[in-house]
Amino acid sequence: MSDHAKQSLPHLRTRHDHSTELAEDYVEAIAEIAAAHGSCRVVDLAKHFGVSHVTVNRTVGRLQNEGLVTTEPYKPVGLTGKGLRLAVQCRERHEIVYQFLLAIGVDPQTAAIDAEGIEHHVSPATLQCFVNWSKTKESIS
Amino acid sequence: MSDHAKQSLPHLRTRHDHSTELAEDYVEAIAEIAAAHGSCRVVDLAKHFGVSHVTVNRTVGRLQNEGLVTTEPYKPVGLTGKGLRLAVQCRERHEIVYQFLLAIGVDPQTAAIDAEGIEHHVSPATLQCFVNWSKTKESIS
DNA sequence: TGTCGATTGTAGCTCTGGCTACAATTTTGT
DNA sequence: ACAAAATTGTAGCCAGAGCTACAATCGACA
Repeated sequence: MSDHAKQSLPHLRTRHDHSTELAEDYVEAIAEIAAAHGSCRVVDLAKHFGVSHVTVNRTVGRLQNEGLVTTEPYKPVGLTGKGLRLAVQCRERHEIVYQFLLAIGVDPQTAAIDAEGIEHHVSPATLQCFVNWSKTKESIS
Repeated sequence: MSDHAKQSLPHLRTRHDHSTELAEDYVEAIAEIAAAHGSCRVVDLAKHFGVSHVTVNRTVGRLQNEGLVTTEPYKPVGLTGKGLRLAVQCRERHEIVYQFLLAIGVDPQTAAIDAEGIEHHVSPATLQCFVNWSKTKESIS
């Protein structure tokens, strides 16, 4: 489902946003798990997200169609170059949001939870402000 | 669909979150439109969200089941006490997030967009930190 | 009053993202 | 090497949120 295809389809308002969030969560998780366990399997993702392996399976299929992940039957799930880039980018953004929340005084546990939800909705401009403020905070303390 | 019913159902992870977000967006919009136009009709909501009136119709039906809105055939949509309380609460939270983004230097237009996305994922604890920082910023400048 | 336009409702479709149940395959352990 | 366990895949279900097309109702104006 390439970008121009999406444009031509009917709905594509909220649907697309949720899809994108899911994709980001998945590539992030895949990168994390692969880094920790050496490989990322469907069960790992199922545990990570607290959903059934079937749901993971279908989602991974979709992400494969979008060119973000690689997978073969009964094999672990990997990231494509595109997927890896997205994962890295998401990880950075996630970290910035998390550190920023800490910097403004949110407790670590709450910051971790809220960062998960917030990260997908932070524009580059706002992210830059987060970075600046985290720096400022450092220089003050 | 009452709370205990939700608990017993199968999925209820991401689905529930999205449902809640939609509900919040709707009660917020209904309150806004009613305040501006005197009444809120299905077409107004359809325009506001950029979706068809059919989608609005079904969603309003769901919100009615949840006890958030009142509606009769061919009549405008109103808020129940519960719905109004939620709307007020969301509006406050939205405003806090928006003002906070402005306070850390995000430009107004971007702040407006990002606030829409972020507001649903800010816990009370984090929201309190936002308030504190907005105040601090005021006292500095 | 009657008709036409705007609004709302209904039927029925798609796609996504949940699920269970069951089948197939791979891995593991004896 | 083979049986059992773990993993993955397939079939088929549900609900939510989107749509178009068409029917019904309401309102306003001639």
